[in-house]
Amino acid sequence: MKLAEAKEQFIQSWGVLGSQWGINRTMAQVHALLLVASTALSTDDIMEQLSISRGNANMNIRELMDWNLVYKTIVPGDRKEYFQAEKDIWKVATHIMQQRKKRELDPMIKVLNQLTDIEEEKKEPEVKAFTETIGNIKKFAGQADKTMDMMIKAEENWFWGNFLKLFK
Amino acid sequence: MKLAEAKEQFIQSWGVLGSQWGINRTMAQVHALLLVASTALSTDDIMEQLSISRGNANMNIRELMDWNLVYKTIVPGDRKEYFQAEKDIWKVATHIMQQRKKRELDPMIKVLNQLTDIEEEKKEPEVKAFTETIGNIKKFAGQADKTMDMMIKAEENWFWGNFLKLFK
DNA sequence: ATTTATTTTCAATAAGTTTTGAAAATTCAG
DNA sequence: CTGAATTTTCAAAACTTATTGAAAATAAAT
Repeated sequence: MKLAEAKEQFIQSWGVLGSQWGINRTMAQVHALLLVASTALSTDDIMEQLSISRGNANMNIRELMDWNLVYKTIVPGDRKEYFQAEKDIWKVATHIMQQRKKRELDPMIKVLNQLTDIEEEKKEPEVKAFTETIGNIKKFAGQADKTMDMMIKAEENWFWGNFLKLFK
Repeated sequence: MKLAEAKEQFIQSWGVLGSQWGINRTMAQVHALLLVASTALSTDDIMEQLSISRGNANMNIRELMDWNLVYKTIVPGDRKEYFQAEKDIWKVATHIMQQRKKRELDPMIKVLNQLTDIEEEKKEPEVKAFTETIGNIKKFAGQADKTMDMMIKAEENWFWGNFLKLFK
């Protein structure tokens, strides 16, 4: 297979995967493009290679920088900004986890914690079903939360640090 | 807080969380409704409680049954079908993993495996950047894949079975 | 076999999300 | 400070996805 063709396929598939997981398709494609680029790319490079508008490119690059998946790099003597992706896949994964945990899981856990005290009689089957399910979800979410924190901080922890080397 | 209010909040939040993760908001809401219900509900119950159409309710109930998150139950002497959610949160999580792995991760891994042989000179930096990144993603995806399989089959495995009891 | 209840399908429509592109803002060199 | 290059913003348009609702299909009762 030709390189250009392989890149194209990777970018498309990464875009599809992203959109299935609630990530803007174009953002995932920009990410993919930068992941397989051998050098940093400018906004114009990205616009051209993905056939997208300047506004779209700009938005998604910023979002990727928010997620710590892409960094700005300076090319001396050039006024344009260049971008390059974090290529350590483990870091990519933990950065994504970190962001999604913060933006989505943590707010859900906060809501769950507000749903503990129900006014009605606790013996009512309706109340029992509710508190039991919420309790179980909370327990589960709490564990998932801890696990993610551990993975994110794995480098600082001997057991996880070694355990997770299997992944790298 | 009143039960009705708490339920409402849970259903809304579960819906938001679902949609952020690429799951149809209504599907997540139907799931939430059934999770906190003390009895099995009919399509009409679901339509009424979520203010959605029959077609919408039917579609999402069927999708939830595809994911093994919801089961059909028969009420003797009643022609309507009733539905109830799997309430074991660990099972809920593994069923969701199983489905998403099968539908989304496995196809991505398949694509990655097709991107190995690049015609161009392997020493070219463009080719190197590409094959290295793809190689790393493949390694990572392979490990994630194995881990998910282990979790899904955890009950059959002593180490994981015990390890994961922490979560239950 | 016919009637009646219930579920499923799917084309039309509504709602939601993403993208564009040009104007405004910012940055930088001289 | 001025002007050119570059980046950012955002309202309108394009595109995508979800929902409705009524007709068709199916299932059950008499």
